[in-house]
Amino acid sequence: MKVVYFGTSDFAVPALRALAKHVVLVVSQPDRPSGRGMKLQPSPVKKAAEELGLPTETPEKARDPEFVAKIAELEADVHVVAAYGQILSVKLLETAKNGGINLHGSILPQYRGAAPIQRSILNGDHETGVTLMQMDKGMDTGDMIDIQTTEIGKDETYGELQTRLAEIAKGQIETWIERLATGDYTRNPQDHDRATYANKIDRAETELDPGRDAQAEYNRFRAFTPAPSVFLTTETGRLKIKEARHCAEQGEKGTVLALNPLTVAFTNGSLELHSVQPEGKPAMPGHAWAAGRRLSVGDHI
RNA sequence: CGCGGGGUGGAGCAGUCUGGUAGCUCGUCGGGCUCAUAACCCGGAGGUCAUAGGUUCAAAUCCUGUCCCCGCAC
Repeated sequence: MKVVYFGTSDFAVPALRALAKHVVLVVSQPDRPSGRGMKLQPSPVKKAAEELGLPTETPEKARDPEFVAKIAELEADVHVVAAYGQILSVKLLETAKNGGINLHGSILPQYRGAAPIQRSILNGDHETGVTLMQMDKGMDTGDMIDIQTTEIGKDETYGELQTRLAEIAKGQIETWIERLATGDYTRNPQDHDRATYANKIDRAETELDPGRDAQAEYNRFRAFTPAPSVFLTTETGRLKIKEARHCAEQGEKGTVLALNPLTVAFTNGSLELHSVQPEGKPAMPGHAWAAGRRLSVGDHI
């Protein structure tokens, strides 16, 4: 069996490892300059592929005819796609005998698009899943093959949930890969009227606002932790929140309700800040930050 | 060479501009108070001020090099 694997983010790594022995080529997004110093960084999937000793390709545009031709020469049985980051053209999908199969981190047709895992947490959902689907020309619009659902823990963060979903996706692809290669499965069309979309994350969405509802802001914290992470604007600059818990205690918004654990009042509740990181500093316990700032109960942060 | 902040007892900070024998909050240890406590009171231990060199009568503080940590942007 020959599989071409398309993927970029961490979500796609476990499934790649599971399929490694069938994979003839790994396609990922090009290395991007990132991090301090703007050094070129490979994607998690490309890194994993190199560790596995698999050949990689990182085309700027996967629809480029030259690239499509190159893929066609591989005569793959199926293309497996997970969190790749580019829409694959129909021509490219057709280069595998059985087309493209996508692992998507939501219960389709809900949360089609770029950031399904984050959006489901941000919206306070209690359930999500992984959908295995046959790709077509649209974005996450293809026929569904299998859905595995899972509950979202009330304190679960994006990072934790993504890790779990990635494992689910891995199990799913292991179960189905033989049939996917031969076409031995049934397709269930999506109910397009019920489709919703999970847009990319905007920087502005990562700021916590004490004026908003505590539970909603806790969801925001969970949705964007550990990356890109959320922050609170304080009198001494931005404060990145690395660990927090929702708490029922109420008080005047934006003020300190307790020093240990450092508790800050939001609307209809509060957040305990267990680990925070000021600009230019390493992460530290919330109470230590409060000590350095000489904060007292009742102070505005 | 993308922009920028920082390295001071175990933790978080002040002190650096205007050199002159190290300070604050917390923790820790001992004692006290209390029915009791993460509360309160008293006392103690603990620091080559990242590192190498320079200037000086004198450097955490001024100058130069090196190492390490981090925020933003992407």
